[in-house]
Amino acid sequence: MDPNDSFQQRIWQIVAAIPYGKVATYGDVALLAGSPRAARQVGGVLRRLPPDSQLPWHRVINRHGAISLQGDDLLRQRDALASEGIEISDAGQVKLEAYRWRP
DNA sequence: TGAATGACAAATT
DNA sequence: TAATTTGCCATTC
Repeated sequence: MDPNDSFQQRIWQIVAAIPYGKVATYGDVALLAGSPRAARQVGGVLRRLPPDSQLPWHRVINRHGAISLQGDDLLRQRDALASEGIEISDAGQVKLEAYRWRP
């Protein structure tokens, strides 16, 4: 594999480009990465992120505007989004139309 | 080298 | 309309 152009590196680059107060869907990140059908891999990469990574992984959610994580991580992501001014409904979903990032 | 996995998404039932 | 099933594709065992 090419360390400089690996899928993982591309995902990192794209996620890092998501501006403050905005969110992107896994599908969007995958599309920008050049693999429209690799939304799952985006989650797979983020799942493997080192804890000391400064990547704004919390700005990545699924197409329903909901967080796919569970348990403790879910709460942390929800809190992180709230800290950026992103409102989350009682159902745990954000208004994609309002907060979705459009490059 | 091959089979299994999964932070999704779209198509069916 | 909502719930379930099938496809995807890079990474991991």
